Amino acid sequence: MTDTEPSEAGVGLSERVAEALRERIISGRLPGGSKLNERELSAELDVSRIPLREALPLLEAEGFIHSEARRGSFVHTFTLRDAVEVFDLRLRLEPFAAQCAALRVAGGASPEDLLASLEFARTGVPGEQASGRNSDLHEEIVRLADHDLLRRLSSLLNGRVRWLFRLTPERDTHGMWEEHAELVHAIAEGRPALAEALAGAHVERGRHASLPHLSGRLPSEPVPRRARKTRSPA
Amino acid sequence: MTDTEPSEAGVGLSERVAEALRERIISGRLPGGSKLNERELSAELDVSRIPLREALPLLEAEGFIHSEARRGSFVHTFTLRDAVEVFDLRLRLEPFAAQCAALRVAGGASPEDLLASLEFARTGVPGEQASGRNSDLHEEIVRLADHDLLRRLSSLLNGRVRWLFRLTPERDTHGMWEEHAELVHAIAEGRPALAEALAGAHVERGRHASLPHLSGRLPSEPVPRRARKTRSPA
DNA sequence: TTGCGCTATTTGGTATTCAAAAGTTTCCGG
DNA sequence: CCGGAAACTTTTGAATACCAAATAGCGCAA
Repeated sequence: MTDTEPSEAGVGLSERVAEALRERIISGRLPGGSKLNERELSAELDVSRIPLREALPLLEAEGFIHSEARRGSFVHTFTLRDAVEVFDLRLRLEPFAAQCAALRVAGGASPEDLLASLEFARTGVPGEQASGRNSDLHEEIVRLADHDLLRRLSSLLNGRVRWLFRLTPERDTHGMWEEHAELVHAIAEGRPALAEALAGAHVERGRHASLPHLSGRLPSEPVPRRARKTRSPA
Repeated sequence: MTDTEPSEAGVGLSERVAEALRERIISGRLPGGSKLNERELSAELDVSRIPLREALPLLEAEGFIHSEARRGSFVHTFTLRDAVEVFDLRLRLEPFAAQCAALRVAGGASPEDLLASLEFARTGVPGEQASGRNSDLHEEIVRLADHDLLRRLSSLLNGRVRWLFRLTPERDTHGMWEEHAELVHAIAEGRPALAEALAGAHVERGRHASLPHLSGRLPSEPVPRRARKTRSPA
């Protein structure tokens, strides 16, 4: 691959291809509606069509692309409705994750990784986006919940959550950290009901804070026809 | 493929391969711990390795198999804990689906497909398993909810739900139909709060009714080592 | 201008091949 | 006789080449 760090080794090539495409879509380098030409893309990523074709079904399951038989794959055009749907499901899953995590702590599990993640979210690497640390914290809660099926569903949501966070970088970082701290402490003290309620409140606050920003930036409807080519030359 | 109906056309080959493997795993023809030899399997399903390798990541996302780099893919050994996890997440998703569906009906959507599905679940094709009609009904609710992200998460759960239903075929069919009828009518009358509550009660009743049966039939722990070969000859 | 048919590209899929890593067997030394 | 190292074998991960079918774009004619 031309532009990914050589450090990421060990995992399958198709997963790295999927991640590279995910990044291109989230960052907007592959705009909604783009056609993903297999040969073109595999040449650009410097892999054969095999790992590419293994990556596409993964991205389709996550809803980043949709494939039509014999016609190819197209980048999903994210709309305001997609954003609402992300909040809808976070509202159902994150309280459950918080509840599980708190129960695990009450049962003897150590919340030290979670507390470390919270501390890291506060101090943070200066240059780093707040959005990344944000998702990391939620992933840490899911990890602590130790619930395999929840982990799978969350990882399906994760890409979309990253997409949403990147669209709203100006959200009050300090207030956000305080919300997180409250939630993390409820978990670390092993209080499942409180953790569940705080997680729900956290999601709903995020929805309320984000949607006004988003409604101006997102198309309300995907462009009906005429898919744009992948590369518009410099 | 040797043993699938030729009727299923149009959809990609890899999805048919995934479905064939799913069936083999759910039915127990591929027992937990089996190693999935790519060459062997692709020969048996009469496809090349490409569609097979496109299907494996899908099955892995659903948790039917797990793959270790350079070591291959192995069938997941389902445990009681897996069953509990399915109920945990149905409890979070199905009430939301019911709520959405009822809201859609209240907003003008027609519940006729859902009502037809309920009627079909009652009359049913005699030979057919109740489990299939059961999942169909839940899928119909999700369809009516018209929520893309929910649909994706539900389809990830669906395979496991089918697995669970097939393990508990003796559950009271009539009482189950009455529960379904109550839920469907709440949705059809556009009453989201009632539908949500009924869906939650339905899941919890199912959990209470199923777990005693399951605890005797499922291994509490996966077999640690020594994976059995795929085919034990007749 | 509009409808029709032809070409050309692209996808879906197969077969074959190769390198590297894991697992297995063999063989030698203590 | 047992343990460990070396050689061998199997299998995955990935690339390359190739083909058939379907779509899409294009030109042409009425």
